[in-house]
Amino acid sequence: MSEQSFMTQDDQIQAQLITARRNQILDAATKVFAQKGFHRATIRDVAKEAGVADGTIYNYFDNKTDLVLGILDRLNETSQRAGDFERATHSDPFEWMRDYMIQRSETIGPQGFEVFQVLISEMLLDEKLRKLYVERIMEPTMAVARKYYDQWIADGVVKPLDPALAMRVISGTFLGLIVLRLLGDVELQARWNETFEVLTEIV
Amino acid sequence: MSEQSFMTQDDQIQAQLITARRNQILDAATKVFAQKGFHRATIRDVAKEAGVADGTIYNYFDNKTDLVLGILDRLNETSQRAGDFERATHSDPFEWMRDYMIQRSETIGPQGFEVFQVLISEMLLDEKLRKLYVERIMEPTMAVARKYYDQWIADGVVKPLDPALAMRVISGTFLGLIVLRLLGDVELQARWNETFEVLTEIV
Amino acid sequence: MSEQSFMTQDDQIQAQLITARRNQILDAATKVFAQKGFHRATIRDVAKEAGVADGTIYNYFDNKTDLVLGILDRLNETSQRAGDFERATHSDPFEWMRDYMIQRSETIGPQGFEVFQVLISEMLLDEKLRKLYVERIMEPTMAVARKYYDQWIADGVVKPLDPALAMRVISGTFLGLIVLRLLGDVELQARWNETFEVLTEIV
Amino acid sequence: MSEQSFMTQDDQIQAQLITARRNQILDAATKVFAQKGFHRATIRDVAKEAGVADGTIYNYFDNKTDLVLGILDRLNETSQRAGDFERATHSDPFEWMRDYMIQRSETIGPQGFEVFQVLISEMLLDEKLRKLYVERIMEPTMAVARKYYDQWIADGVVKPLDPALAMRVISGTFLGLIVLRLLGDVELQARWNETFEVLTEIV
DNA sequence: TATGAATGAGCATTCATTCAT
DNA sequence: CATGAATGAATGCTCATTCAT
Repeated sequence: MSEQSFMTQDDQIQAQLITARRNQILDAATKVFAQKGFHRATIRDVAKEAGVADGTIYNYFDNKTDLVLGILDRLNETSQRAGDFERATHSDPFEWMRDYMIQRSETIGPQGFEVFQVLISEMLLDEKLRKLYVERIMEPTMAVARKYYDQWIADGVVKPLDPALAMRVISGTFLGLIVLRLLGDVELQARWNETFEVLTEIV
Repeated sequence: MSEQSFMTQDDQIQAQLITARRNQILDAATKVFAQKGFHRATIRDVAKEAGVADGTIYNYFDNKTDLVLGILDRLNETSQRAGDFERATHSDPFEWMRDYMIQRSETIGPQGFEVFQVLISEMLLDEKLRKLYVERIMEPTMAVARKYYDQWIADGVVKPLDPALAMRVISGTFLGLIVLRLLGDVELQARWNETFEVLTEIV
Repeated sequence: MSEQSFMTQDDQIQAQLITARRNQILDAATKVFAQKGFHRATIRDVAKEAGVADGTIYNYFDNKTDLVLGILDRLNETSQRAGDFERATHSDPFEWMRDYMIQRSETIGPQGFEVFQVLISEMLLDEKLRKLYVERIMEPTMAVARKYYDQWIADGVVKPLDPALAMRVISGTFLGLIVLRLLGDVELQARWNETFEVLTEIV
Repeated sequence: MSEQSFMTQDDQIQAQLITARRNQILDAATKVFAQKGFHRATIRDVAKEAGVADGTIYNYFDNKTDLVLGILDRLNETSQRAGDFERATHSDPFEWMRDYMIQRSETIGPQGFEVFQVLISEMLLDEKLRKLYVERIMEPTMAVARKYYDQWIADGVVKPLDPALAMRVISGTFLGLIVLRLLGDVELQARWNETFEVLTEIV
């Protein structure tokens, strides 16, 4: 029995329609925001791309900023569902890191970079969004990663460095490469997966 | 006799006044853009912060975008003058990297993070600015770094990995930590210099 | 069945609403421009006069200049529809001219002088508008007039002067009187129709 | 003994310098206004054309509008000095008219059309300027013309039409041709003097 | 007097948001 | 719910004018 069994069938269809429409709009928003940037993109741009009227967007989102929150939430769900960490189960932290990054890149997909372009640039400017990101994405991610890290220390495969900073160095490296790529580095765009090989070699 | 001896004394004073005023405005712009973001900040905000009238800004800059270019150029000059690389001359690449990063952080100074906040977020959205950055800052920096790198390979202290990617991994790491910090990570804000120790330990 | 039968009824109503709103705005623009001049009049003035919001104007016209083009186009349509020439069919060119001018004045109506005030002053300054006027109004008008003129020459009722220049002298006279009147000559404002009697007497 | 004999020689030189500078500025203003139109032309444009600083203009004219008044006044002086009427002394009104117009055109000179372009377009929009024109130029001109006209009536060479309207028809014709030419009619620009021949033929 | 940097009021235009249909 | 016309606050930029030097 489904968890939504307290809903009538109509309600369920309704809910699905709403979700579908929300996704349709968020897809459009992601695309448009990535192309033009959050501020340069207008609600009309998003509406046109989504094939709906301007006003319709306001039936699903309170305001323009809410669209970015929606994008962030979808990324969040994706991350959770993917369970990237679980699939990367090597005992060697270096190999684990390489695999994790490649997997993560694949999860993100080509659309993913667009998502990051929107989110990072907007987060750099919006405190509220920044906090939301730290709270919903960064901290949960760090928490899971921490478990692995502690295990490796216990196993003696990594030096017992300050875990908090070590985690940041690792994820910072990943983030840095993404940003460098988003900033237009052609080398990285062309040889993205190779990069992680080099990274693992270095450490 | 000064190099500018072909200028009258008046010209020199004029030029200094103009430079001073430009800097005064760019300081204000950096601060305001970092706080509110480029688009949310108004010319009026910048003018108020600089203590001048709106119109005055347009005596020194063609338009709002020009302010970001001005900020980029100042960063460029600072980088050039600093000659950070020359001061970090250890033969061991890991120590060199740690020293370089700490020095760079100091050169940037507390203002520096603001500068990056403005530039990165705007560059993620503006192709022209992105190209300018790659051309004026990133490529020259990479070129200098490359010399050291080649030396280390020749000395056999680093593995002969693909230099292009290796450079990117290294500078990406640095960039990533900056972005992570800008995104509001309190751990990094509090223990910034320590972070590089951990980084050197890891690699 | 109407010519617009390929339109749905809704479309037709839509089109009418749009036309009505455009006219409402153009009426206001004509009035305000004539009173204050194109440059001194603000969009807000026009909007207020039209009883709409500033932004509404931009739903119907691309920019301020477009309002003048709209005024020009309406004059054009009016002229075409009026078919002033056809109604003035005397064989005597002098009587024809007098009748034509009086009819034309009536077609223009009291609003008409305002229209000319706007158009002439703006045309004197704007090359694009000038060309548009020559092309859309002056040349078609001259072409029709030419037919009558050639007939009179054939009939021997006028001397075979250079037709191009003759037409210009005639329409120039009309234009000159309008301008003189617009320039504030009270005599002409008071005795407008009489003037044409005198004109016919003179020639 | 000069009327200014109560002035010291220095004062006279001063006065001449002032007049010279005023003319220098008015020349520039005429040129710039004719090219760009009064509103589109900036004080800086005029200053640059005149080879002086922006502020200097305000030592000689109270404000931008005053420049147009200055242009009008210079036209006025020119007209007065020229004494066009006196030089055209034919007893036949039609020949007189033709000669007057050609002379007037020559007095105005090529610069003259620029002057009219500025003045007419601005007068159509500015009540104050319009009144000034009527008062300082139109009425005096009409008054002189009236004397000739009355004479011709007395001599029986013209029909005893209403003199006020007749004068207006005549000067209106002249004005209309000027405006038509200013509006960009290439025919008139190319065959300006011929036009008056045709005009005399017609009447 | 001449200068030209500084001023700030003013305006065209944009666009998120609302709401009647 | 969907629509899209209407709204009007907000803002980049211009330029006439002032005034200290």
